[in-house]
Amino acid sequence: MAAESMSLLGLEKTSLRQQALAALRRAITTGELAPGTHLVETELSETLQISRGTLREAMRELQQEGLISAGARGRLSVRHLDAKEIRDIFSVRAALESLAARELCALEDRASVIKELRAAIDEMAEAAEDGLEGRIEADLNFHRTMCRLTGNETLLHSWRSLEGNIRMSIMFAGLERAVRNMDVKRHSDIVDALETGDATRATETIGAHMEGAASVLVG
Amino acid sequence: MAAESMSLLGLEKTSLRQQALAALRRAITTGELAPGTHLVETELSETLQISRGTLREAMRELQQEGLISAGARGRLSVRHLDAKEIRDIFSVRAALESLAARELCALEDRASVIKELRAAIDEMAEAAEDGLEGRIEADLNFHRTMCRLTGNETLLHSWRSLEGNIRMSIMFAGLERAVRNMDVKRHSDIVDALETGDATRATETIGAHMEGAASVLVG
DNA sequence: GTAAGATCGACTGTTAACAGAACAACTGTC
DNA sequence: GACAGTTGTTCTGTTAACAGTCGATCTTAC
Repeated sequence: MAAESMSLLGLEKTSLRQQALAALRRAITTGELAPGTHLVETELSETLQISRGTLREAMRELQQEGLISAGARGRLSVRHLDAKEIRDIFSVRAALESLAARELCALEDRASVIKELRAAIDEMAEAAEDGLEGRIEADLNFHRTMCRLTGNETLLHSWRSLEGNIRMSIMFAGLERAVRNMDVKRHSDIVDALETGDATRATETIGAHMEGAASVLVG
Repeated sequence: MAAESMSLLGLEKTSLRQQALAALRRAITTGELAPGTHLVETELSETLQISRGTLREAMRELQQEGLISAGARGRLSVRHLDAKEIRDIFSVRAALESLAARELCALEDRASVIKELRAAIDEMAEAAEDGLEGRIEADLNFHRTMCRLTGNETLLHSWRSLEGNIRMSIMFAGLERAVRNMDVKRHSDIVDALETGDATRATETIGAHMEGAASVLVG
């Protein structure tokens, strides 16, 4: 009910640019727009029922997120990942989330943080009964939450700008394979490590988790 | 000669958007556009002699770089940093550059890498005779080169999207204070550590460098 | 005096239309 | 048959104009 009233208040009216951005991001990360696809502005603007100007602004954001890349003459196409790039993405991701773990361990009062992270894990467990997409969302939500709780806005922003790439990596591997990484226990291990406040153990746990995840994805 | 012909052939004609992007980035990171300044599209497009549409595209990129932030009703203004944010930025930077160091240490043939990094340090030494801006450019170039030489495009991209924030941090502190971090010896220590291939030592050296740098900047 | 309402101005959101460059196909000449 | 010149076509780069909304200022009624 709270969500309804909120949407009634004003959250509903997002700009066309944001809607287009969300739609494109989703289309790319679900594979509806396959890697390598040429994105022709005139076509796309007609499909989305918006003008080229508005579309172009959304495309600039996607470009900087790394979901689309520019070819000759400014021609844009859906980015194509290979195994090495996925490993690279997860290396950077590990570096960021390890930093998050270290900052969380340095907090004096970690109780509320631990509580929120365990709640996120509970949601993962619930989502396990739903479809694959739900599990992936729950997983990403856990990791995003970890970054957010540090209070380091730059860290959260950097992670977010990597999120699209992570989603593309998941799609590259296929959902069935990707969900092998969504194990509840492995995430509990991370929170357990955070709870002890042992930064070294926490970063090692995350590092192992990420390395394993990347290996699963690249097969 | 190849380089000359290339610049004559096509590097000259960058799009208006890119020119505007470069001009704005420079204006912001040099303080010409002070933090908090409201960026009114109509004014700015007139100043830069470009249309609003083109300008808006450039602004989207700057927004994602974190140089400008959106207020109420999509109104954009130059971002204002405080001491905590600078520490946060340098924490993330340290995480990224530490990863770079680890990846470089893992390379089998580091000779060419070491050579290029020492060349970058030599340029820092030469720039020491020039103005403050030159020293800062040389410093950033060294760190950017370190990320680039890993061959991890995602890492380089993440670092680059942080570069604007680093420049803002430098401006926040003032150039005179910032150049204290541009010491040649401290950068040589990093390369020395990389040369040994001892990843732990290298990351510690960088971590200490970054922590010290942030402390100098926030004064 | 003050609060509700009307009017104006200043911006952003959005769009349609105008250039111009690259690529492909077609034609004519030798 | 090969090749230079010439149309078209298809895109992106760029612009000017329209629409809507928020806030400020001025009015008016009580």
